Amino acid sequence: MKHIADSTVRRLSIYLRFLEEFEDRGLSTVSSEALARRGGTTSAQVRKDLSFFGSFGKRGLGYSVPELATALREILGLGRTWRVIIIGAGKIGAALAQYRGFAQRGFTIVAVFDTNPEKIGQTLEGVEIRDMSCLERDVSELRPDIAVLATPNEVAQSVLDRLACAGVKAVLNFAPAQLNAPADVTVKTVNMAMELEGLTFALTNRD
Amino acid sequence: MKHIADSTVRRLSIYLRFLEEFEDRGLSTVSSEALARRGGTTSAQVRKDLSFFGSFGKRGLGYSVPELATALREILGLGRTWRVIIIGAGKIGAALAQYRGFAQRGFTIVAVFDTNPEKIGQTLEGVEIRDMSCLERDVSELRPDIAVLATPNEVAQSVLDRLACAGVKAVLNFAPAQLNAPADVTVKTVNMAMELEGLTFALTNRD
DNA sequence: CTTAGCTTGTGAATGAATTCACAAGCCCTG
DNA sequence: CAGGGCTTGTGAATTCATTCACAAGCTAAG
Repeated sequence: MKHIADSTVRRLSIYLRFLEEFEDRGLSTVSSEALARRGGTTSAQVRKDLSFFGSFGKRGLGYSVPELATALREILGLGRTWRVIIIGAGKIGAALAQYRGFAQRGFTIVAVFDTNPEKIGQTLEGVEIRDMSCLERDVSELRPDIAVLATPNEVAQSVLDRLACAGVKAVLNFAPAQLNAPADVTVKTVNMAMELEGLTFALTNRD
Repeated sequence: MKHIADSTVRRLSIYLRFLEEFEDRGLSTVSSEALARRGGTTSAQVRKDLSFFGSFGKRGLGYSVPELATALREILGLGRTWRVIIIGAGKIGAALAQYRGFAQRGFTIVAVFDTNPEKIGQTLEGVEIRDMSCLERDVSELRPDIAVLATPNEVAQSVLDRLACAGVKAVLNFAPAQLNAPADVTVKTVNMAMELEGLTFALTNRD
């Protein structure tokens, strides 16, 4: 398949959210123009994004809301459940474990790992906290699809290396560190400090 | 000033982090090549990014680590403290209130708001939780620079409208909603669901 | 002082993403 | 069934971002 830009995938994700909103409101069809207005983009952008994956609309009419939603779920890989492990049972790890958006989208948390002996053996949202030193063994047993990295940033890179080595192919990183991973491992970093600095830059460099 | 791309600002933020790392290691100068290697980009990219703001290096030698760090802090608006309010004292709001990265970068949390009567009046990390219904009055009194939105997504848009109306010019949004704001209000959205879907897309559409 | 060895800063070239613009196609009305 | 009113899907044009490539300039050594 032709390479798809990151920005396109992010927008597809947004469109899906809007479609679900429209579905709840009982709308059965929607035009690229309506989708675009809701998301602050342009109708041409919407149509171009979709065109990479096929042809989903009817000329003169627009898109069927449920059909397009189904197609987007398929494209985004949301038609199945995904097994997730969380590394780090600290503040962020705990907040993530409770995050309801996970289950809603078909993500199942199958394990949480930590190094703190006081936490190991306890449960977080019904999931047992495991010993970090057994990471490799447990990963090969649990076969998670996605690992969420919520460790202190000093150890983030070494944990990522261990995960990559154990066969994990997708990592969502919350440590404020720039990580290097092999080409076959996809890493997405959520870095609040960076977003905040984007804001202070905008506030500082206003015309 | 010429318009600066978002991606450029994000990279400046990353460079600053590396410079601080180099400073800790006692390095006094650094080349664009070294900065690039650390961050997985190219030396030309580093130099181009910096060139938008001036000329910070010495040919043949590279950049002075502390001087470039200072220049970047200035550019990113980190040379002062910023007043932050957090809207929503739920899981995310509480996790953010405790986030140490805030204070480190000069962000001071001046208030937390919530609608829950049981939470109002209590404190979170030494900051009083205030009644959401007094938002406008308290904002005009406290004059925050940045608002962090950590509300349920159903109310995110209406809270944003109230904030914009009360004069807040920068918002960091954690609600998984696409928000519309006036042009003079900068909104950055941190949306975990979107990042996760970027991962499932990558896992699904691997060649 | 001169040469060798680096590294910056920046126009020019390339590549990527977005927007334009319009033919093709669907629905509804009469 | 023909015409008007919409809306899609998509090449072409444009805008934006990254990479190339090299003159200019600094340092150190002889």
